[in-house]
Amino acid sequence: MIAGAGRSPRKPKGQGAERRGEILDAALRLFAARGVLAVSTRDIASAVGISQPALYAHFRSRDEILAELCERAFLALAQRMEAIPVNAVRDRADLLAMCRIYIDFGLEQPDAYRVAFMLEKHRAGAETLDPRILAAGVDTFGDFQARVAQLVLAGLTRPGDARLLTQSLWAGLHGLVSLLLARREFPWVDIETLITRHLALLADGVLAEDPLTPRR
Amino acid sequence: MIAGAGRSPRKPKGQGAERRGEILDAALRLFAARGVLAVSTRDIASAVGISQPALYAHFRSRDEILAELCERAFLALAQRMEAIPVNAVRDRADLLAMCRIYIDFGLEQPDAYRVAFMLEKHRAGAETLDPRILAAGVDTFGDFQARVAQLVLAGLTRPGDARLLTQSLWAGLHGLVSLLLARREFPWVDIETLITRHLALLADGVLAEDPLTPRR
DNA sequence: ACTGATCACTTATCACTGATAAGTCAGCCG
DNA sequence: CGGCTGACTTATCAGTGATAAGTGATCAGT
Repeated sequence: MIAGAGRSPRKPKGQGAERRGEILDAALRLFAARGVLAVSTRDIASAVGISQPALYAHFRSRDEILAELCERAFLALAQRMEAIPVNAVRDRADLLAMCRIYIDFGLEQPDAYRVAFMLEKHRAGAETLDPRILAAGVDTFGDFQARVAQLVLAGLTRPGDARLLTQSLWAGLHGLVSLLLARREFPWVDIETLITRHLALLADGVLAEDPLTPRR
Repeated sequence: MIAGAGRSPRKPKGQGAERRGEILDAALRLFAARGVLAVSTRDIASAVGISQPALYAHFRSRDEILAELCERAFLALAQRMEAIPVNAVRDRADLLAMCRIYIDFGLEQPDAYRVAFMLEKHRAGAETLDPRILAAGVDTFGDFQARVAQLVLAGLTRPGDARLLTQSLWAGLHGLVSLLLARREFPWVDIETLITRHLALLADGVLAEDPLTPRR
């Protein structure tokens, strides 16, 4: 669909790897602009300025490009999460801030979010998810869990270990983000209100009633 | 991919519409068996015993078949929900039962759930969701909301209208179901425990603290 | 029983997809 | 000057959703 720039000059002998980066950048740009499903390998190649089969020198399949972008997406989310250092997590406000970061990431970078969390086996073949995607996801989930664990250690949570609480919380967050992305036309209430109240609901669910952390 | 039965005899003059049903049945069966993405129009046609272009006498596109199945899926969910009649919704147990029905539906009929809630614009073209899917979804959501409204009327909920509460609750449920379906390989805690605790979390979030409905 | 229209289909084909095979040609090393 | 390696190309594959045009059984009307 529609071409990109003209041909890109051939890379010098040792610099083929630098194409890899160019391909990933172009793919990310196209996915963000037109959606993951609407971008073909020919679109990507054209945007980079090379022939379509040249992609396969760097990636074994289209899905491998997606997997690489997925890793990047998880990394980006993890970096945003760094704004709340693990050992700085102390109270309800920190929990809410973490959750807010997650939601904002999903809404601001919908295609990265989709690639990371919503895509299933991308093509007919693969029965299982790319293990690299899974590993990257588990890592990022671990970052999240480490923060929740701080609240557990501080005795602020309801009974339940950090892993269980985090998975439940994650599900609650993901549900809102993914529905907002996948069903944009749905007659939602005011989205900012929905987010705020949903986060309050989840935080209440995670945290014990504790006079030290008043609920509202 | 792999053929189905042989040719099906031509339908008598007025009975062409009955093929429509056969096509939908075959498509649902194939989607459930091999996944939505792995089934082509040729697979469906072959399973029915007709040629691939014959499908287009009944549906304008592959997506229209999906849309029809989507309506069926919403109907099936709505029917399950009837197990808890609207005017019988009275307390926390009823709320939990409703939520449990939703979760079980998603886990037991993953492909119906995927078609109804997780698929985005199915092919490159369509910019917006099929309006029929949206309408069917809004209807089923309405059924859910009507039940939550009973709890609001009974004064059992936290402040917030039924629509907001239902959307938040729905997001919470959908998050768990969709993550369990899309990331089956993730190192989840015990799933039954996760479901139970997640539902408790959501119910706590929806319901006010009220001695008449003890929390656990 | 014949005619003609209609309807349920067929075959052939299109543009497009992801992927592979095989060839081309620049640039560096000897 | 070879000649090898590596970055690419063109040609082509099987499979996809979709369309055009043709085929022939069946029914209504006479």
